Amino acid sequence: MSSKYPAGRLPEPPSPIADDGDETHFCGTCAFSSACIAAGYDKPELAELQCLVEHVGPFRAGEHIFRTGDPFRAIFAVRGGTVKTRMVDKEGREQVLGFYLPGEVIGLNAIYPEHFPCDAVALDTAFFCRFSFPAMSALAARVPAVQQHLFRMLSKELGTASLLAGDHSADERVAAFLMDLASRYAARGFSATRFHLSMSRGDIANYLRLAAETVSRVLSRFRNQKLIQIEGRELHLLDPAGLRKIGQALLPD
Amino acid sequence: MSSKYPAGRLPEPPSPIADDGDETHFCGTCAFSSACIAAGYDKPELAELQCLVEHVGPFRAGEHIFRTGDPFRAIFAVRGGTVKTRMVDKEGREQVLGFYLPGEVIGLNAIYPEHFPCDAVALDTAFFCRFSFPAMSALAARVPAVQQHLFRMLSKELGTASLLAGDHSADERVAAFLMDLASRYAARGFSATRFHLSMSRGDIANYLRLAAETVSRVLSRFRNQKLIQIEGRELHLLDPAGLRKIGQALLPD
DNA sequence: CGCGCCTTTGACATCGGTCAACTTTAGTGG
DNA sequence: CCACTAAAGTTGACCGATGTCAAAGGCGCG
Repeated sequence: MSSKYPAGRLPEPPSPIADDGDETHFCGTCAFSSACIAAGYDKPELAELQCLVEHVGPFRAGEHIFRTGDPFRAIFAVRGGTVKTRMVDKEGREQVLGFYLPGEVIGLNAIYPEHFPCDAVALDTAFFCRFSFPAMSALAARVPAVQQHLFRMLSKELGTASLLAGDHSADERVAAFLMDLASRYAARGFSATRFHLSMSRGDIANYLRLAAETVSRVLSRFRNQKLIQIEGRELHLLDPAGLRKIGQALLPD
Repeated sequence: MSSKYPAGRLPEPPSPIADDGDETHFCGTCAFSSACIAAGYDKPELAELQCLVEHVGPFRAGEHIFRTGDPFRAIFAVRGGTVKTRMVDKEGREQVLGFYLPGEVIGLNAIYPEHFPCDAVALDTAFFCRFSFPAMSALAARVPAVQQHLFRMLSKELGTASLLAGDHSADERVAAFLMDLASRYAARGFSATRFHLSMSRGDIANYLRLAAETVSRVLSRFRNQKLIQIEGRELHLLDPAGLRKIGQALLPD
């Protein structure tokens, strides 16, 4: 499946979920696949996972998967495409909280408040597995691997503030952002050196707490330094080691 | 119990856990009390909660509750005192991740990596309930209220990035920080307008991504504007509404 | 084809960081 | 109880990275 999306760009929308394999196999990039494997594909519990999951989409760029204030009933695993989550304060200023790639999960921050605390907006054509949360927690109580998986996903997301931490220069932030995207694409089997930026410079800037102009300038500088090749939103990391060094203070290891 | 700590300041250390009540009651400020109540104090499950909890402390100011890299075995609920969590990057720069007051829980971000990703350091004399996490998740599988409580705690912590979000002025950040502390103290039954700042200006600044001098200047300005009264680390909020207005972009509601 | 949004680049302004000096507080030992 | 020291906090002067404003070009979409 991943080979169909060589640069994170989706093919044309028609009949997009068709090749999802037989009913007892979820998409290979699904964030829950490890839980499924742990439970064993032939166990009766799997039938229940089948019941509580629902394929939704396509959502086109700009469409909402959920909105601030919507009652929380389910979490969503990205099957294809890209999503940004954002909050909009009462003065109307947008604050981008994160970007989510295939295999990643959105909506976990809505469990406690029981309403979504943010919007989720598709950045390109996107598809999801929708998991009913009440059904999911009921299953978790009977299948330890599912419970553990939920705990781990929640805990993992707690460690995601790193890119925003500290008073770091624009260069550090942008370099770390690119390397973070690269490693997340790599973790799902996509290329770690060539991919498409589904989000605008403005979204990147907002997420990194910079001005759009600053992001643009940094990217231009990186290009001049032969660290990257970039044309519009098509990105090629020419010197990942160099970028990693620049962003090291913000990156794991 | 909370009435013993009128301004978040602890009494002298000797025999500090003595008045913890009988064995079937945890401290009233404990983050788990709602789970205990949900399960019912007389249920047999409570005996198991008793088994997996362990009172630890006192830790003196500067002592570590856990360190980066320690294997994850338990989470800690603050029973008294204050804690900061922090990461130290390889250049030795400290990054304060958060402050934790009585009733709040630390260590949740270690579930996924299975090792603590940060240090936890006592800011004053501090006590904890230590919950074995393996025992806790086993119990969660059998007691839905405990599972739900864990999910909610994890999810709640996901929403805690707000104070650091966005490109906001130093005034906004400091005002929001003070109001956030006030509401957290209030939620635990302490005064919302008078409390002790257990952390240094440097820690506050680091947490808010400012320089210590900036925090000092902002606090001085707030004092001149009669928004607060502050003497050393003793704080009195004279105009909470005014502070809330300044920090509104970063505060809930 | 034309409109709007995104992106790039330049000129300038500013908030907050850095450096430095000084004061205050807390801790230690005589 | 006081003297001494180190750390924390305050305040001022200066400077630089980044935001803001502006203009122009490019790209996609209707």
